[in-house]
Order: sequence, then C-alpha cells, then structure tokens
Amino acid sequence: MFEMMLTEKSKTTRQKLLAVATEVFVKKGFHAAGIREICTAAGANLAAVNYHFGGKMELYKAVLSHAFENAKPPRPMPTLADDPSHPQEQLRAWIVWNAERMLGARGHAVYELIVRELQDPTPAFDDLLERSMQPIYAAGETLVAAVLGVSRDHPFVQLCCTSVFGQCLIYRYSRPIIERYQRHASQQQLDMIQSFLDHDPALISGLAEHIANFSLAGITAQAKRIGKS
Amino acid sequence: MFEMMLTEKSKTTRQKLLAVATEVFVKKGFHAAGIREICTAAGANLAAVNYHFGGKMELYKAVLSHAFENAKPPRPMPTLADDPSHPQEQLRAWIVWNAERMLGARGHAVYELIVRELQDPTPAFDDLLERSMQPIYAAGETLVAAVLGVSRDHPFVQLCCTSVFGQCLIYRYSRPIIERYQRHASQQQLDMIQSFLDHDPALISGLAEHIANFSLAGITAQAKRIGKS
DNA sequence: CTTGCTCTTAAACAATGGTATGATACGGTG
DNA sequence: CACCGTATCATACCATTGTTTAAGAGCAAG
Repeated sequence: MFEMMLTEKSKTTRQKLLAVATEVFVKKGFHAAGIREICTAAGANLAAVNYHFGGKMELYKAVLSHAFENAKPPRPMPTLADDPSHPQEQLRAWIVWNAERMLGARGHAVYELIVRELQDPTPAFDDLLERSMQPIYAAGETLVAAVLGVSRDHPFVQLCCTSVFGQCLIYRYSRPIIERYQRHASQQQLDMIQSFLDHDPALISGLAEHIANFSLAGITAQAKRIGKS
Repeated sequence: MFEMMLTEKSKTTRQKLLAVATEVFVKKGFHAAGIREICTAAGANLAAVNYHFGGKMELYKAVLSHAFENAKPPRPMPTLADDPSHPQEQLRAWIVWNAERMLGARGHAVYELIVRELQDPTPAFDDLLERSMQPIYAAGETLVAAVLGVSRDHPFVQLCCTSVFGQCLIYRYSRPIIERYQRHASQQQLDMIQSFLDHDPALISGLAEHIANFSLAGITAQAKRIGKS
C-alpha cells in the first residue's frame, strides 16, 4: 500500500518524462533536445532527469529501450522457414510485414530514432541496430537469396535488400520534403499526405503493397538476369 | 597587381575556410559543427568566419551554394522531350543519370547536406531543395507518368518516383550502417564497401545500373497492373 | 513529535559555442 | 613619412546547456 503510493507517484513523473522525452528526441534528435525543454514540457523540475535516470544519455537509452519494446508488431515476422517451398510468397509477406513495421504508428518512434542515429551515432547505436534491425535484415537476405537462387553473400542479394529498405526508409526521413510538397500538391495528394502524417493504417498497408509489388518485380527481373548469364 | 595581391591573400583564407567548412558541415551537420573547429583546421583565426562571411549561417549558405555549383554533372539530364517516342529508354537514362549524380563524388557534398537538412531543416533548406531537387524530380515524374500511361498527378507516379529516390538516397544515408556491416562481411563485400566509400566510378555506375533495372521492372509491373484494372 | 525515506525545488557551477571588439601588422598611395 | 583600407589576432562577452548541490516538502513508521 504505502510502497504503492510512493512508486506510483514517482512513476508518474518518470513515465511522463519518458513519454515527453521520446517526443522531443524524435522531433529534434539527441543533441538538439534539451533537458530543460523536456522537463518543463513534462511539468517536472530541471533536476528530475538526473534524479530519475542519472543523466541525459541514460534517459535517452531508456527512451530507446521503451520505444523498441513498443515497436513489436502484432503478427510474427514471416521467414523462409515458414514455407520453404514458396519463397516468392514468403518474400512478399516479409516485405509487407517489414514495410508496415517501419511505416506504421507502432514503429514510428524507433525508426525515427534509428534514422537520427544514422547521421549522428551515439554510443547507443550499435546495440539498437543489433537488436531492432539485424534479425529482420538477415531474414530478408535469406528470402531474397532463395528467390534469386543464389547464396546469401551474392552481391545481388545485398543490392536488392538495400533497394527494399531504401523504399521504406525514405518515408521515415523525407517528412520535411513531403510537408513542403503540400504547396504544389493536388487535393488528392493532400489527403494522402495527411493520412501519412496521421499514420492511417489503410494508407500504410497501401504503401506496403506498392513496395512489395514494385520490389518483387524488380527482384524477379534480377533473377532472370542471373539465369541468363 | 596591388589589388591582386590583396584579394589573392584574402581569397586563400576565404577559400580554405570554405573548403574546410564543407567537410565539417558534411561530417557533423550544421549545429554540431563548430566555428572554432573549422577555423583551427583552416589555419585561420577564430574571428575569420565573422570577418569573411558575417556569421556561421552565412558561411553555411556559402558552402551550400559552392557545393551546389560543383554538383553539376558532366552530361545534361535526359528528359522526355529528348525522345518522346521512347519513354522507357528515356526513363532508364534518367534513372541512371540521377543515381550517378546522387551517388557520385561530385554530388557528395550537396546530397550529404540535403540529407542533413531533411532532419534538421535550416532556413536555407527551401532554397536548396528548390534549386537542386525540384527540376530533377519534375522530369522524373513526367517520365514515369509517360511510361505508366497516366497523368502526372496519378498516385502511382509519386509512389514510383519515391521508390526510385529511396533506393538512391539510402546509399547517401546509411553510411554508418554500411561501415558497421564491415564486421560480418565477406572479403567480396569488403571490397565493395571500400569502393563505395572511395566513390569508385565503376561501382557507382554499377549501382546506378542496378537501381535502373530494379526500378524499370517495378514500374512496368505497375503499368501492367494499371492496364488490367 | 521525531526519524527516515523518497521526491521535488531553486540556485549555482563549469563548459561550450557564436559573436563582438580593439589592437596590430601589412602594403600601396599621396 | 604619414595615411588608409584590408586582414589577422588575442581576448572578452553573453547566452545556452548538462550537471551538481543543498535545502525542503510530503508521508509512513516508531
């Protein structure tokens, strides 16, 4: 009871701090984010971050972990092992799953933070990458290799995987461009932009479908190219 | 003569400042780059930036303009108007041209800076985007629309163009990832990574070819999809 | 009421970074 | 030589930022 009350109270500030910090770190990056800004936005004292987390970097790591936990998608990742006799279908399922994870609301914070880390890596980068990207990338490589009919370290495998990830990532990091294009955009495009900014699930799965169609065509074309030579 | 000497001397520091600043801004971004760091690396006094440019932001804008001028590619951009009867071939030529521009050594500084602006826009962003990206993007849209057989504001046009740019930009973007993948990379991949970091023209045009093949297959697949419905 | 614990608060500290200033050196002009 | 505009230099100024510290508020236990 008594303990409940105490930890309850401390949790509210701690959690509020964590939530606000996530927003601010996503919006401005690690360096540009200020703990004064975070604390005032959370209705907490300036020293709260140091008290509850021990410092800015510790707060940041806590934000990363928290965001990573929240990014877990509802369904499990499709892999080649799920149905080894139909690699094409499995690859398509993986692309859709991956795109929805990267573009959806759940993954918003993590991937936004990853994209920031790509430009200004902090000491937390390696761990984050290892945990949140490596397993997915490995599964994708295996599937692409199976469809191409080559081993995983064939150059085409990496090229195709990069093409897939590139199509997803650009939506995460070209937000300023997208917003700026609103000026010379048609009404139809304006609606799309708004849906995107609101993480509209229908639009997200539409984007995922497009990326899957586009990429599967590209990959099978490369497969034929390999077959010919 | 006399004037020559004076402006000559001033130019050496000015130019050295510009060159060093370009490097530093590319490597660390606008905010993280420090005047002191730039000046000492250029062998100039701390006050040199303020004297020659008027401030950090002015220096940055000068760097952007300078980098933009240097990014001009050797051959002109292919457009639909060059050969309206063969849109597929023209689109392929445009993709290759664009990819080589974005990935090659000439465009290195500009696109690295653009990518930084994407995350932390400075007041110089709009102008930079308008001058260096808008014309190219418009030409690409026109070509994709022609191949798809639809008008330029059809949703598929934007989707396909984004897929093309995404595949290019990710190479500009994920340098930290690429470098980190060196650890579990084969010798073959290590050579590729090194070639990429060195702006090896052969590798660049190889990447451009891949992106063109991949994307053209994706776009024609979407064209068939439109035709069916 | 006092003790002990957690949490909050305000103020201060040290470091950093961009900018402004005044002095000085140099080279060509009258 | 005196004069003047340009360029460089050392230094100081001021705002900002992460961190620390010491005092105090709230609450349960003895």
